Amino acid sequence: MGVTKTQVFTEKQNRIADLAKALAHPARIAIIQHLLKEKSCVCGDLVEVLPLAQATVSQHLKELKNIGILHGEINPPRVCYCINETVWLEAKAIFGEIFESEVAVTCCK
Amino acid sequence: MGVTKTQVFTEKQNRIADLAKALAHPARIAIIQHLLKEKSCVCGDLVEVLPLAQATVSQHLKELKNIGILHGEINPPRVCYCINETVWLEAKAIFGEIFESEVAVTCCK
DNA sequence: AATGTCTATCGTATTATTGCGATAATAAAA
DNA sequence: TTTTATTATCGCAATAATACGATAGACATT
Repeated sequence: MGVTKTQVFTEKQNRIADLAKALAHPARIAIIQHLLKEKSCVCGDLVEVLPLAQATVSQHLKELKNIGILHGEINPPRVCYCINETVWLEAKAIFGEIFESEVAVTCCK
Repeated sequence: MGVTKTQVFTEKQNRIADLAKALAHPARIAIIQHLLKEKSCVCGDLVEVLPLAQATVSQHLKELKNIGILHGEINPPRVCYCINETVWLEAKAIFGEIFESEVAVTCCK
């Protein structure tokens, strides 16, 4: 095994998990925080900010791009990465929906 | 390698990533959704709801317990799992903080 | 004490993730 | 055309995560 049984869960449950997985690494959190705060979104700037090798940063960017949170714009010889507002708002809504639930106080009593 | 370089990131970035990792599996999303919705929080009930083996469910519960999102209460011969409101509110605040940021529209322009 | 019920843990197989050096690819500039 | 600058991809090694059968542990009931 070692493979998630995605087919037995709902599409939404899988989507939430996939979005969470994209956030499940401190480097990707740092990337997102940087893109939210700074205008600069060139790959090379991120490589300087992050204490990781260029290949590793590029890989994290690819993952964020795959899930849709980022999109890259080629601006030779650079590539500018930006947050995709559509997916960002989707994630905001999805996590907002989960966390707006009240925790049942009657549980285990 | 294969090991995350946690020491080069901030404590908060690592905490966000760890909380996200706890949500990064559809089974754990399903567990949380069930505990938010139903009063029943006995392990055995979760095993029935989830199309996974008992050992696998127990493992997912352990991960959620380790991060602090859940706590288990022994109620022999059962174990009742509940959402830990403190950590739940921490997660809500942390994700809320990230998503309240406006996406810069001037990026890549 | 023996049994039954429920949950945790162990062991194992498989796949995924992380990290990085080396190299390829792209496109402007010299 | 050659060089330079920037980013993506490949290949590898090591660790992490997923899943589950088997088994152990905890505890009430008989």
